[in-house]
Amino acid sequence: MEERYNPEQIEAKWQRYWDENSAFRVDEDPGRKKYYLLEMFPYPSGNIHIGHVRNYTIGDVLARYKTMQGFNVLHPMGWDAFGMPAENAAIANNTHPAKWTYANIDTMGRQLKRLGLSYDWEREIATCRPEYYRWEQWLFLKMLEKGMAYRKESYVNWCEDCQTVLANEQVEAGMCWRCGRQVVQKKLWQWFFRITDFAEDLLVYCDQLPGWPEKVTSMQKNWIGKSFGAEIRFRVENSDEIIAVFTTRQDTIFGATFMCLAPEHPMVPKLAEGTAQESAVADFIDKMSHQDRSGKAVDQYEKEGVFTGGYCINPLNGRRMPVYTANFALMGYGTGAVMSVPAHDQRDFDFAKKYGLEIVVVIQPEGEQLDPKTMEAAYTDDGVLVNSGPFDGTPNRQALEDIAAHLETGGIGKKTVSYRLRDWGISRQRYWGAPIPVIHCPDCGIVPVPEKDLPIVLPEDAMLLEGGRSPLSELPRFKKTVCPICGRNDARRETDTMDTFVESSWYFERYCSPRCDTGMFDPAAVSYWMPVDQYIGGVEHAILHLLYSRYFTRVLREIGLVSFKEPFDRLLTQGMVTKESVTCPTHGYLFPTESEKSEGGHRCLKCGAEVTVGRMEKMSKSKKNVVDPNELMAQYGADTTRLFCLFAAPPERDLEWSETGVEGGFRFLNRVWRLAGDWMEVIGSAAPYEGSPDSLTGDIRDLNKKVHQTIHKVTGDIGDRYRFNTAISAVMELVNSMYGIDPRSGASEVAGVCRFAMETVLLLLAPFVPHFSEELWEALGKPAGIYRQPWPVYREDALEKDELLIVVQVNGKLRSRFSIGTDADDATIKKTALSDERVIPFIEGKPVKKVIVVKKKLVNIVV
RNA sequence: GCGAGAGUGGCGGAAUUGGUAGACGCACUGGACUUAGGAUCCAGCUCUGGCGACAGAGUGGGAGUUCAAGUCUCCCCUCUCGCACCA
Repeated sequence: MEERYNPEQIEAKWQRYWDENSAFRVDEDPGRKKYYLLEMFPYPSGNIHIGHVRNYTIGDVLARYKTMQGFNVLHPMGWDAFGMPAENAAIANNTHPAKWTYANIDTMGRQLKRLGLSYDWEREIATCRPEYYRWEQWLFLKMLEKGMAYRKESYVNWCEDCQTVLANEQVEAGMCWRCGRQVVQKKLWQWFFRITDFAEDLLVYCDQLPGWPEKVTSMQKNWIGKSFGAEIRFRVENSDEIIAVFTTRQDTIFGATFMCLAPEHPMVPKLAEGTAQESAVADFIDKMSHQDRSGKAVDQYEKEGVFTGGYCINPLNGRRMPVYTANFALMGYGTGAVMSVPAHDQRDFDFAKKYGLEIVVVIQPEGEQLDPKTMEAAYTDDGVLVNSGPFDGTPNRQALEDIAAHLETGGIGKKTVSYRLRDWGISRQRYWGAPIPVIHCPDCGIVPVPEKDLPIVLPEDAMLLEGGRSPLSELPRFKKTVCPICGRNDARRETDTMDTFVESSWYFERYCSPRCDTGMFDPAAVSYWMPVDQYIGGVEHAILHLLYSRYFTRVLREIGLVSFKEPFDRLLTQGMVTKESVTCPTHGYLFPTESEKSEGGHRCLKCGAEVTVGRMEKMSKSKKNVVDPNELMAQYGADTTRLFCLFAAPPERDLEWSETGVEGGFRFLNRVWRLAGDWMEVIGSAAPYEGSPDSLTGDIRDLNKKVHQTIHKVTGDIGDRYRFNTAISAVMELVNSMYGIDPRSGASEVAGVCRFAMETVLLLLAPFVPHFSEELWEALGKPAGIYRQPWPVYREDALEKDELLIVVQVNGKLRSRFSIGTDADDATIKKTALSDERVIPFIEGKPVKKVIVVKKKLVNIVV
C-alpha cells in the first residue's frame, strides 16, 4: 500500500471498479428480503450543492449498510427535470430548456458519481423524457375517465412575472414561491385533481405513519385543516335567494348581527344591483382583485368592507342583518360567507366597531357581566348563553350540540365539517412541462386524446417567446389537430402543461421498472419493491410533494394498479447545512475573502468598516456562505466530505459547516491509514482472531472486547437510530485504543486480534467512507468488494465486562467508585461501598437510613 | 393566535430504560520528536477556591416527584421551523 493516503487516486480507482462490475445493479429476487431506499431526486439545476451531498450521503450509508446486512437493496437516482428554472435559464442564455436540462443532468450525474454513491444507474430516469411523461398522460386520461380530474373556471393565483398560474401551495405569504412577486387573482379555465375527495383519508392516515417525523404529519394535518361546525342557511330579505355560511360557533348564532361575504362571492353583485351601493360595491370588488389578501401582508391591511345594500334574516331570531362584502372573508374557505358575531369574534368585533354595527352579547362568562358598550375586545372563551331565546342558560359547549340539532330539525342547517385543503390545480401556462392530453373540439367539447396517440410529445425545437411565454399556443403544428371523435380538422390541442409536482408524485413507482413500456410500471416489480422502506429528503417538501405522493398512491389504488395506500414507510427529513455569514454595514454579505481579522474585530476589505461574523445561515449564493462540494472533493476527496457531513450532526438536525471540522475528518482517515501501514507487516498475513475472549489476557483481551463492543454500538447507531455521528465516534474510539497497542509484542494471539480489529474498523467504516475502506481491505489481501461483505457480528460473551465499576453516592452525590469482580453479589458490593475510605468521612457519625444498590452499577447511601 | 421542535463547556455535539454529565471531534495549552513544523505522537482542557489531595457549584429560570433528575410532572423565559383575517 501507498505510504500516503491519496484520496483522488483511490476514489477514481474504486469508482471505476464499481462501475465496471455493475456493483449496485439489482433485480427482483423473491428469495431475498428487499429494502427500498430512496432519496428525493434532484432538480437538475447545474451543480450539486452541499445539501445534495448531505442528503445522498445519508442515503448511501443506509443503502450500503443494508446491503452488507444481506438485503436486496433498491437505491435509484433520477431527475425531476421539468420546471421553470430551465425556462429562466433558457431566456437568460438564449438557449433551449431541453438543451440546458440535459447538459445539467450530464454534469450533475458526474458530480454524484464522484461522491461514490451506490446507485443502480441503469434505473436512471428523467421526467422530461416522453417515455416517462407518456404514462403520466395515460394516468391523466384514467383520472379524467373516473372523474378524478376535471376542469373548472375559477379564480387562481396568477403571477405577472412568470405569466402563469400558481397552486395554493406555491404561494408563500401571498408571493410567488419562485420569484417573490405579489400574486394577483385571475379567472381562468383550469384542470384540477380532486384531492379533496381524499381529504379525510389523508388526514386519518397521518396518524398511521409511525415512521414519519411528527413534525411532518402535523404539518400535513394542519394543511388539510379539518374543522367541525355547521352550515347554516340564511334567507335573503325580499328574495328566494339563500346564503349559506360555515361556522364553528353556531352557539353564538343569536349574536350574529351582520354578515360578510368574500368579494368574489356570487351573491355580492346580486345584492347590490339596483341599490345605492351598486357602484361602491363594484369599486370594492375591483380593488380587492388587485390586493393581496392572504399571508403576511394581511397584518398590514385593516379590516375593511362595503355594505352591499342587501339584508338577510337570522333564521333563529328573525333579526335583519345587513350584508357586507369584506376583505377578510375568503372565497377559498367554507362557503365564502361569514355570519358575524362581533361580541365573540375579534375580527367581527373590529369590523363592527369600525362601521358602527350592533354588538349583542350572547355568552356570559361566569362571575362577570359583559357590556357591549364597554367591551374592548371580543369574548371568545366559554360561558353561559344569554339573549338566545330557548337556549338561555345553556353552557355554550352544550349549546354547540343543541343548536346544531335544532338547525337540523328545522331544515335551516346541518352539522358539517370543513377542510382547508383545496383541489389541486395542475394547469400551467408554461412550455417546459408535460402536455395535458386533451383536445378542444368546437362540436364535441373536451375530448380526451386516444390512448394510442400517447405520448403527446412536447415539441423540443420550439423556442420560448418573449417574456418566457409558452410557444405552444402559438405553434400551429402542435396546437392544430383533428378531433378524434368527429374528425373536424380545426380542433385545438390543450396547450397547458402539468404542474411539475405531478411528475414527482409517482417517480418512486417508476424506478421499480424504469424501462417498462406497457404501463406506468410493471405491477410485479412494484409489488416486490414498494412501498419505499426509507425516504430521505428536505423538510421543505413536508407538505407539497409528500401530500401529493400520498394522494397519487390512493389514485393508483382506486384505479387498481397498486394494493398499498401509503408510499413511504419511514421518512427522514434531514436538516439544512448552515455556515456563518459575514455582513458589512455598507456592502452587505461578503465572501470570506472579502474581510480580514484584525485588532478589534473583523473588517471589510472594501471599506474598512467592522463586519458582523458568526450568524449561522442556510448556505446560499446570495449570502456568500456556500461551500462548493467540487472544491471539497478536489481538496480532501469524497470520503472526507462524506465523513464530515455524517459526523458533524445527527441527520435530522441542521449542520454547521466548519472548515477545521472537515480537516478533523481528513486527519482521522490519515490516522487509520498510518495505523494500517504500521501494522501491515504483522497483520498482513495473520488470520483474524475469532475465538472467545477467555483465552486472551491484558491489553489484547481489552482490545478484542473493545472491537466487539464497537460492532455492537455501531450496528445499533446505524440500524436502529440513524445516529451516524455517534457511530463514527465509536470507531474513532476504537482506533484510539488501537494506537495504544503494539502488535509486535507478547502473546501469540496479538497479531490475530490486531488483524481482527483492523478488518472490523474497515467493515464498520465501509458505509461511510467506501473508497477508503475498499483500498485498505484490498491492502489486507482481501478480494475487492468490501461493499458486499457481510456486516460484522459481535460475540455476546465479548460484551461482558471483566470487572464492574461501582459508583458510590452519599445522599445522591458521587463520592467514590471502585472496581469489583463481576461475580460480586449486592451484599458484597454494599459492604465494600460502606467501608470505602473516601465514603467513610461522609457517613461517619451519621445514622445510615437506607442503602440502595442498583445491580452492577451503583450504591447510594442515605444518611 | 394555532401546531411542532430545541435550549448541555470556548464551539459542533454525547449521555439509548431516571443511576459516573461533558463520549467523539474542533479550538486552545503544555510536552516529545525535529534544522523546522501549520506534520505526527503523548498529555491537559466545565466553572469557582486550593500548590495539591480535595471541596463547592453546574445541563435556559423556578417549583415538584424520587434514595437519585440533562432525562419525569407543573409554571415561566428564549430561540428555530411550519400554518394563519380559516369564520
